[in-house]
Amino acid sequence: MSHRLGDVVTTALRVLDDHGLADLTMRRLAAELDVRPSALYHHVASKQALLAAVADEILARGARDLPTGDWRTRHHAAATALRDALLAYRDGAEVVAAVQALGPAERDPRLQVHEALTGLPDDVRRVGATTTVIFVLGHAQDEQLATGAASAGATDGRARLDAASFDAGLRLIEDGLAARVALQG
Amino acid sequence: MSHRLGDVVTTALRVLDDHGLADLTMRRLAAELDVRPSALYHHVASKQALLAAVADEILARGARDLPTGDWRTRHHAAATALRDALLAYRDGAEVVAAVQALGPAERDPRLQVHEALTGLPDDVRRVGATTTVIFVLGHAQDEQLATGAASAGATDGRARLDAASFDAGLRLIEDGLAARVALQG
DNA sequence: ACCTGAACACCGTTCAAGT
DNA sequence: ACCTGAACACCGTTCAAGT
Repeated sequence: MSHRLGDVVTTALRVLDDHGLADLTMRRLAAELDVRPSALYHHVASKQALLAAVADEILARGARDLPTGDWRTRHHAAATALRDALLAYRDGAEVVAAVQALGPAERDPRLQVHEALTGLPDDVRRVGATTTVIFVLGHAQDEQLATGAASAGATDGRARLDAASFDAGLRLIEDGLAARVALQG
Repeated sequence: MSHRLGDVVTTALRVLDDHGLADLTMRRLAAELDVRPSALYHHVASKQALLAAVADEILARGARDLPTGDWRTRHHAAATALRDALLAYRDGAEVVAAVQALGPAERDPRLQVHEALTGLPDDVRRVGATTTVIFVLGHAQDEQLATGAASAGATDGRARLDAASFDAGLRLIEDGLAARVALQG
């Protein structure tokens, strides 16, 4: 049975969600598709390119329209949608962060946050978008790696990161943005 | 010639700084120490434990005393010191972030930021420390991976992260903290 | 205490050859 | 167009045995 790129990415996403990033190897993926590892290179140029496609798929499936309202409402919605998208798949935040840091990044999460901040001065929008995306990716990564480590047995005494601490950090950034607006605008 | 744990960590840090995290393998490190790979396991329980020791060493070498002054001055100094420590070694941010996310984390960077925020209400201190450390680690990682990718040839059009964007993000967080203080205290 | 030798169970990737 | 077979150059880790 012959496959398309879509099958490869879909199967990769399933392996990721079921077994984690460490187990998402080209050989494992090939076995899952009932194919020899070398066959994968007919669909994808490298493992890095595969991960980029997987990250893109995670973001695409989690994409939400921005609500109407003031910038604060829209910013909160954009950031929360991004977090939800990352948490929807095991190790999703790590995959997206890794791809984002390197590659051409087909789908840039910063764009939607930047979009949410329309109305604010341009430089404030830029810092806001950058800072928010770094926060969302970092927080989601910590959440996912902590649950991974917890299921592996290590209950260390560090403060648990959860939806509440995410919201608190987000509000902190929004307060900072509001202060900038008050100063400049 | 026989080695101690200190030699192993020091050599690992040198390999990291000279060749990057991808080239810091147990076999490479063993070769550098003129020893067979299996010998490393006499000094270190696993590669993960080695990386934890390396991360610790990076943070220890970059440790700075906090200045006196108001919380804003101290917060800025703590965050900047952490950034400098991470940027002092190639892939330093990635190593520290990886270790921080998993292991017991001997040296927790959050503590010094938390310390810098003395005087603020406890819950504000907690959110501030968490958000700041996520930001510093994420920003430094993006900076280092971007320079790595740039030296590898890819000049993509994304906004460059540098000391200025770091400062801007930091001030945003500090403005948010100030707003909280004004509200609560 | 510190190390070697040898192995185990893996990786990503390439490439000629098949259909 | 899509895949196999076979190889290349690697990984981290274990463990009996040596000094």
